[in-house]
Amino acid sequence: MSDPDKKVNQSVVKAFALLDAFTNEKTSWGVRELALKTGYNKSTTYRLLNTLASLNIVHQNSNEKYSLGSKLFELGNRVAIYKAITKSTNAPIKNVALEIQETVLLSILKEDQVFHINKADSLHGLKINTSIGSYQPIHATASGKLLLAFSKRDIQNEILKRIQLTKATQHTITNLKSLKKELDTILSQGYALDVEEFELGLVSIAIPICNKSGNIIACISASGPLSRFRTENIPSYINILQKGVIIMEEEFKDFDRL
Amino acid sequence: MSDPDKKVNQSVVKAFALLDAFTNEKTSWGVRELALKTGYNKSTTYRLLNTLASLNIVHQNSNEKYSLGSKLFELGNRVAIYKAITKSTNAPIKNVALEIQETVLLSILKEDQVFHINKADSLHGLKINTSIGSYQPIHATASGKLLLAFSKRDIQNEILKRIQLTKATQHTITNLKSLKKELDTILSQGYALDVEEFELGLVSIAIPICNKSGNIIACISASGPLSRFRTENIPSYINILQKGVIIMEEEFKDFDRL
DNA sequence: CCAAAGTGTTTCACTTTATGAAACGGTGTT
DNA sequence: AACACCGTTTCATAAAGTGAAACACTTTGG
Repeated sequence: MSDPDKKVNQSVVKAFALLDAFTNEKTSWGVRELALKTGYNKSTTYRLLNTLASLNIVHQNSNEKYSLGSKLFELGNRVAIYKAITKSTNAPIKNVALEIQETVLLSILKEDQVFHINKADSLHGLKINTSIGSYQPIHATASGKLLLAFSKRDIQNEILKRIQLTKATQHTITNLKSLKKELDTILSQGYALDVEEFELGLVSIAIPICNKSGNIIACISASGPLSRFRTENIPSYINILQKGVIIMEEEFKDFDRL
Repeated sequence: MSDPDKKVNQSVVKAFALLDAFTNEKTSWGVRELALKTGYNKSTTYRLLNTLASLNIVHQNSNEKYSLGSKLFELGNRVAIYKAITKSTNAPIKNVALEIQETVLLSILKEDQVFHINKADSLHGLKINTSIGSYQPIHATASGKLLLAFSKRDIQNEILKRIQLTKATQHTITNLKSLKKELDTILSQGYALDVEEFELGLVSIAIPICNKSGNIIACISASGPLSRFRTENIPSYINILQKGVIIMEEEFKDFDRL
């Protein structure tokens, strides 16, 4: 996918590495701490932040710390494909979230990971904090396993060759044979379940979204605490998710992939 | 605000100038045409795009053209302040849009312009295409005039000194004295109207969103074609907008500015 | 009250890095 | 077969970024 031999502009790489340090957990950085974090020289970090600030990509707060700026928000909102998806899925996933009373995510397969495109929060105080635009491992999530299970066989095998089955909890599938068996189960039952495979106490259930050719192009999942989860409610969860899927499949019928 | 003397990293500036060429009107570019557009050398453009592609900031489509990529979407979704606003206003502005049956925008004053933070589309086929993250002139929009009218007097005067009253249509206010009079009218009547001042055939109405101290921090507006607009419906429009404002003012009561 | 330790910022000799004209290897068109 | 277009690569040249150290300032603590 990426050719490491190709010459890339180091300054640009550094600039984006700086931006990548601004996460949901840490939204503002000082020059020195950011230099320490990224390993760049203090001067370099300062000048890059200064450049980014002049472009409104970052913003220097009154306390001298830097945060991400409005221009980045603007550019993010221009990413055509995701913008279209966000717009057309806001309503259906919101309705699903209201009915199912758990956090609902719309996700796709991207670079051997699960990529979350849109989200509707649960109204409960206790909810997962996965965010839009973030990635999660394929093998340890309901969405990931489902997307992989429903992928074409050759793509599935390619991905299975590349990914590492890293252990996230004691319930994570770390064995290739077990994972393949799980994928078969998911394909036959039509939904995927993740019971504490990625995070202890967290349960997810996912079902596919297909285009008019019947190929999977995305999935929708509901995630919540184990304490609220009841096995006997699975058909009901699927039923609610399915109502959202029907609407979204109409929107996505002509897509080959998202 | 920005110091032109300060040394900035040219490569980074160029990289973002390239990204800025990707608009809602033109979402994909080839190397040569983008080089032509930005004035950069073909090689430079190519290498920068290559760098950005390796970071997933842009994505090279199968037809060899480049589009904005998922990483930019991800970064855009990390801009903390706007993310929080987007989240808490999605529902109220959506409800307003449904009831008022026109496109609804949530906007703030930023860098002497109107900055649109969130949007709910009208269900009508005919609707404005202003997008989230975009800017519009203060003096030629309902939102802009309203935000300025309700601003503190010293801030208002500062802005009035700096902005150009550029003519957008034959109805645009291009005279400072007329604009000041209009601001007074808006302040006393509590809402702002824009009838074809920015674009022919386009009408907007805006009302303020204030914090608990009573200071304006944002505004909400409805925009639609002149053909659907009736003067006698203004009280009804305001009434619907007001219902959304009440909910949002609860969310924003502790903000000093957005 | 002054010293120490923190911050963001500026400087300047050094050298790494980006630059751009031209050539390259494709593909599609006339 | 000649042309025109595309993205890509090359390589000598020149410009640009680099980083240690100094600077100016604020906050902290004995």
